[in-house]
Amino acid sequence: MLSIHFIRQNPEIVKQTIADKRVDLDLDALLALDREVVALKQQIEEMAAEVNRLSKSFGKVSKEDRPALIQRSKALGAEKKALQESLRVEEEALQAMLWRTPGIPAEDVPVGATDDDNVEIRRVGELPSFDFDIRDHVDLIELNDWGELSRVTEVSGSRTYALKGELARLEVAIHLMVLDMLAERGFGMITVPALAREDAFYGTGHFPGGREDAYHLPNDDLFLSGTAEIVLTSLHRGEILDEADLPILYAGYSPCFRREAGSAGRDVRGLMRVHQFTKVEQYVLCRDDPEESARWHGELLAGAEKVVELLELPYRVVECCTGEMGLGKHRMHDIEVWVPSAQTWRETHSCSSLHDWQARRADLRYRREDDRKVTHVHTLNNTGVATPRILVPLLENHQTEDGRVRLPEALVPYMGGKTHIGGAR
RNA sequence: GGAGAGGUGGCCGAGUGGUCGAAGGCGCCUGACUCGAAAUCAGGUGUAGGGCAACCCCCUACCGUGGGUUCGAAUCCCACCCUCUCCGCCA
Repeated sequence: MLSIHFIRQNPEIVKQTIADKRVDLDLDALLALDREVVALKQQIEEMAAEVNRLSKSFGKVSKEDRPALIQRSKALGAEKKALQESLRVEEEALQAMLWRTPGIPAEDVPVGATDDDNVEIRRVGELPSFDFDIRDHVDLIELNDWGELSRVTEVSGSRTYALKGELARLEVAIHLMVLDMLAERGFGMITVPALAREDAFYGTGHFPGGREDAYHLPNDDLFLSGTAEIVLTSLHRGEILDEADLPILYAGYSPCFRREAGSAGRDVRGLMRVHQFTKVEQYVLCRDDPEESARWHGELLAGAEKVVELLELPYRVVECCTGEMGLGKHRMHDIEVWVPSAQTWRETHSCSSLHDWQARRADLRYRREDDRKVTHVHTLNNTGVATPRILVPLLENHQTEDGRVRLPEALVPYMGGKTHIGGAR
């Protein structure tokens, strides 16, 4: 969310962003409402000041004069109360609009509407060439008895999965490999709950817009988060951190839940798009310094690229255009990995800079060392690795003619020295 | 789930209806002393919104959150959230 000061001072920039990001928000209505709220507040505050003055003089006036004083104060109080009710309504409406104010993208972010307007930054790795008919990941799983892909949906519904044997073990091995690599880069592992209250989802910006994509547990009024980012963002909510505490680097580890409400019929086969998955998340809180947060953005992107390189997967880095990047984001890069069965690139990592847009929502602040002023931090996040999705390109790119899968070198130690999996039956 | 205790500023902690944005201590900042430091002494030190050219000043709000009572609430009442102790249940 943007600060109201920024919006007042830069309405044209905000309007441009609303257009570029295809946000449904009437800025003129917002500004008009803001003016009303300010005027109403001033009126109420004047009344409050008068009531305070009267109350303070209460002890000083004679007994005879008190009834008049009380009467006046009561009358003012009643009037104030009526105004406060209208203020409450208007402030609520204003807040609802402020929740939908977009973060300002970096100047060089491509303007566009769909992923066709995303810009490919670079490609890394060779596309595999096979001299045999390849299998897709579902066929490989069935061939090697690595999961229950159809049976379990009878139990748990569509977009669920069960992994077995070497593949189940491989999932854990990948997590460990990535956590070790991130630890080396300074990211401390933290496990976080998938459960969170509504306000945590507002804090990241997932609500109100993404409400339909979160599972709700009405008995306890909790939601299941689709990313560790939800809880990590609210972890330091309301605190005033010391500048010396920053940056804070987390490798969040959590189960993630997504209703996939908007993706009916897409990717229903296999492990590409499921309701529950497990994710290692890179997360950064840093100083309110565009250069520093840009540097961290680079670090997070490099961390994710390192992961796909360790997995020996061909990938490309894409800079997301304004229409694709999400309400709060300042810059966003996706990593897309080659999926041979589909002959296309599929997103496995998403790297986002939010500047202070989330910090403002979640009330994440720190005290600057030089002038002792309190200001908002910057937040950034990127996938470390998400399973089972990453297994799709991993199995398919490294498959052999006999239906086994070669393991990337970096994974071998995590798999007890095995260089291949599969072929047992 | 049952019973009890409690939530106050960066931290600790006092405060049971007005003189309280809040004593005192710690921490931090500035100055004095010192070659320098420590110790000592003096002063300062919350956040947010509004007025204003202004980080001077003035007004308003905030003592877990939201309501209520009252001329007036950190203080009284209600609901909720969280923490701690004991019991129960439990991987």
